[in-house]
Amino acid sequence: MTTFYSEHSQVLLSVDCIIFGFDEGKLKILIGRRQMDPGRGEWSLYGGFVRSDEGIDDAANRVLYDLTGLRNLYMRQVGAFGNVDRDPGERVVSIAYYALINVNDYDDYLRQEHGVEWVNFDELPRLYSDHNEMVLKARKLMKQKIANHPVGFHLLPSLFTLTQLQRLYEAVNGEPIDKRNFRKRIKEMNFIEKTELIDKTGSKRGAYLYRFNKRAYNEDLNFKL
Amino acid sequence: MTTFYSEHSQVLLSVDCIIFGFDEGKLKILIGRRQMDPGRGEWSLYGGFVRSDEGIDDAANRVLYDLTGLRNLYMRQVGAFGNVDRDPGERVVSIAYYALINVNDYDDYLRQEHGVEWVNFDELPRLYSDHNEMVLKARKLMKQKIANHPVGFHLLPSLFTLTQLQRLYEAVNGEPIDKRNFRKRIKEMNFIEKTELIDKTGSKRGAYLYRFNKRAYNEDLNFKL
DNA sequence: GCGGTAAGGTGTAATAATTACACTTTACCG
DNA sequence: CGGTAAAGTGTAATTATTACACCTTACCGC
Repeated sequence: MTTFYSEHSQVLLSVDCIIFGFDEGKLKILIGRRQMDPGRGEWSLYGGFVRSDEGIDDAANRVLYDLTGLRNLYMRQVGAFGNVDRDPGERVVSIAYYALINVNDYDDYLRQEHGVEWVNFDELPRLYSDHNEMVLKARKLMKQKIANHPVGFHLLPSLFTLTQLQRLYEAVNGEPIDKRNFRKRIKEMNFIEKTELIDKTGSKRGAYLYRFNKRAYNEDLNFKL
Repeated sequence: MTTFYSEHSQVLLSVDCIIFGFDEGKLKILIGRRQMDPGRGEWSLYGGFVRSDEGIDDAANRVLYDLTGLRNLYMRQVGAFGNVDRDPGERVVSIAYYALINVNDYDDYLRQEHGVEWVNFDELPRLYSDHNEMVLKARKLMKQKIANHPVGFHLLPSLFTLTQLQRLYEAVNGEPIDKRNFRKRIKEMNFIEKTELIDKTGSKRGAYLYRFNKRAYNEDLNFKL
């Protein structure tokens, strides 16, 4: 291969994943104990190095698949983190990605095998290197995205009750939402469809299950919560 | 130096800068003809390689300073671009940054020396590699930022008329704004201060010059345009 | 010196969006 | 069969946003 830029130095590139989940009314993220030196044993995001023959998004997808066994997760780039001394080992520039997953889709056995666990977002411990910084930026981007695009559904089962959806938005916004106002807004979005199915796990009475219709959304494109 | 991650491959890292300016009622960006192979002669963003002893933000600042002679420009990261084949020469991952500059602060002689020019944003030619993609993302982030934070002032002289400010927001939003409604909103932001100075270059009558008071803003933090 | 011109500057009413708020229904459980 | 806990439902008040038109000023050219 011809080398055009040979006089320039190269760096190690990694990806780190902020994986959001939602369970029992709380926003969670997936972290584990770091398995290598330096920093072995510290709380850390799950990540991996970018190979020279794969794109950075591909690397992130690979790492996510490796961890969860799931493909086509909803995933967005958070940004590149590249202070010289961010990693105590060597110069490593890391690109952070966040992903949204439905905790029920994630096999708990696989989770344990990787030694990661769901931690409440607002009880997050000190993480390795600049990972806390990544998490905060991811959270900010996610909050903004979820308010203006119908991506919160990735955090819920494909059938969900309006109360579940409301709790999700309350957790993300960090403040309570008026039930009637919330439901009024839902009613205006025809792509959030009421089914005839009823969930009985959350209440004695039972609540109608709803579903997000992507096709209908594409004809309307008008989301705001 | 101890090498912890020696089994992993390294990549070239570069930064590319989207430099926004505002002149004669139009949003502009600074581009030039690429001076090296591959792609010599194509329109391109201005960029440079990240050195192994500098952080990525430092690299962006260095490249911006090299190009403009200006320090402490307002600058934000756009994101990392890392498709395997994005650069026809070698594997290069690039981190894009956008910056806002007041075109009057940029010495035109220096500009010519670097062979770059101001091009109207909506008359942008096809650019090298994935640079158009970077520009579009930068634009989106900038538009959003400028609507919610008082950073548009970086595109204007430190003293400006309300008409200038309005034209700026019209250019960024891509649609006209009602003059009275715009001024009403300005009046509510006490950190946009009216001076006793008058600009006579834009009209016969002359218009009051205003100034952004950063200190006052920090006590109020309430911006929306 | 005076009429034309071109940008600066100003307020109010109509409409739309957002918020606040409380009671009834249902089905299970003990 | 009464208690309980979540589901479900509408209206009025407030606030935010939009639409809209005329007078002022100073220069310029005649």
